[in-house]
Amino acid sequence: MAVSPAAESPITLTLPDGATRVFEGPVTGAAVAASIGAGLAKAALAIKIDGQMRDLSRVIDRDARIAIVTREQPEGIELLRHDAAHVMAQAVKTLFPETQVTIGPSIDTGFYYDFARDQPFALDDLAKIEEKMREIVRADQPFVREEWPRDQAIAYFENVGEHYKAEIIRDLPEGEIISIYRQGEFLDLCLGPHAPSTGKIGMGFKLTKLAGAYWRGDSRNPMLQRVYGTAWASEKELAQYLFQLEEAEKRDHRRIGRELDLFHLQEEAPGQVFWHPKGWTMFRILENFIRSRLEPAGYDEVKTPQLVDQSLFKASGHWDMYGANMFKVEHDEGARVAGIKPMNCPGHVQIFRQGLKSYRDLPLRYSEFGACHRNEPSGALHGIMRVRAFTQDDAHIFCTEDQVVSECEAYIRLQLGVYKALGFDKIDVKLALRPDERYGTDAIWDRAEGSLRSALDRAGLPYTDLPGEGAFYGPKIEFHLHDAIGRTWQCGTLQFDGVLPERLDAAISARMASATAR
RNA sequence: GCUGCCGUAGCUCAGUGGUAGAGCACUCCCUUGGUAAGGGAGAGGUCGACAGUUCAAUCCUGUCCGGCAGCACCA
Repeated sequence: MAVSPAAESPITLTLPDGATRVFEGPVTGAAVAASIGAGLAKAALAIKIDGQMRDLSRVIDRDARIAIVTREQPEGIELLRHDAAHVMAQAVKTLFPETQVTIGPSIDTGFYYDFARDQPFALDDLAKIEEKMREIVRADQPFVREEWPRDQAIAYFENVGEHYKAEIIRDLPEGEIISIYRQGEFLDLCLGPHAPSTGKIGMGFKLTKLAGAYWRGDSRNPMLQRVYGTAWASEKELAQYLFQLEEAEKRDHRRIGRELDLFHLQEEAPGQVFWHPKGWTMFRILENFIRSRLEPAGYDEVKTPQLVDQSLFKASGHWDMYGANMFKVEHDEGARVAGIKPMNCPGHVQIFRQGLKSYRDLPLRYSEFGACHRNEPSGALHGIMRVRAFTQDDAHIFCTEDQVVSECEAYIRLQLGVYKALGFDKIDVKLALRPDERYGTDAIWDRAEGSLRSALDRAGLPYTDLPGEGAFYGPKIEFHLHDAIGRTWQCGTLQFDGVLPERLDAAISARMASATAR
């Protein structure tokens, strides 16, 4: 931690192009922008101080690298979207004062804000809120930052009936600076930064959807009302985005499926696909293509049963951990209960267990185009993307711990090769790390996560971490693909499973480990 | 599963407390070497299901089923 310089010592600021400017004493971001040029001063939204986004009003009192942020930069647009969320909250509070505000971040193409209110918003209300937002933008109200003592902030929000806000502050660590942003009559708890005034947002925004969302993302909590909006640097960009959306809707797979006579769905079989001749031809071509990639990669194709007695699923742990999502049927005249296979894993382990296996046999790679059924929650179903009956083309690799990294790397390359051949060029790779509830020691998890990281690095693949998102039995690498309308879908995954082989008694020795590649 | 919206002809949708309409598609006929062309005729719907209110319900109320947008879930 550097010692703060004396208040009046000169301050040297380094601009992005490497040029430096010296000020006689502390200056605000706004003043810095103005010193560079009038145009920039007008366009300025915020300032980056040593990489940190700050308000233009923030006083800089030491040497730093700085960059003025405008709507031309991604950070600038993100900031405007966040500003728009605040303005939306202000508009809602003006129109529906009984509403409580909660949180409102910026997202990929816009922003949202979650509101708590007994009466649901109607679609018509969106237009009213949007109009009120435009009024606020036109009024060009300044965003003013204030720092409040924690107790005062909690008391204030409780007093005005904003219990969610008070809860957020209570959960902030002691000593955290509580910053409040005020625009017009409205004030909100917020980390910031914000643009100097509401006018900077411009008119390139539009409210788009209304949906429910759980408070703090937990289904045990009350459901709030989330209003989504999209916001752009200009009206032209907004129009362009809306046009793209329209175009993308024309390419919706549900529409294409019907118009090209590929498949259909009907009420009697929710989440299950009726493949028409043309669609099934495509399906088979695709399956054979995958096959043509798997064989040279050393995978042995297998096929495992559809209906398996509960005893196996109990041994594997599926009955307890996944039972709610499984279809179950009585057999032997009601004397026994079986589960319809929800995934290939238990079956593959059974094949592995047959006969004596030596470590010399490893790695063993079993692949399958397995027909699976999962009782997905009704709200999760979506066209043929999220269904209750599907073919899971996955594989299980049984290998020694020494082989994990190279097997994972090979799998990653195989998977990417398939996506490339199919024309998916935008792929987000994520590494889902240990969840709170998990099996295995920290040492095991350290090794497992480390192996996946090494494999990703060796494949030269950039990725982002997803802390806490791993399965209880191991970490996973997820491949997220983008659809025509910009939504992402988790498709392939590579899952490290240190639990299942042992549960199903498939270990060869203490050095045994298995990686599951889907 | 949760919140909101929706469920009328093959598709896209309008509509009303007194048992239904448009455009496109379809069938037949005619016109036209301007091609998602023009004209005429026609077929096609127990208005998602079941209850209730009512003299009467596609329309109002309730329950259920299904779909859409999110959220949650996605061993």
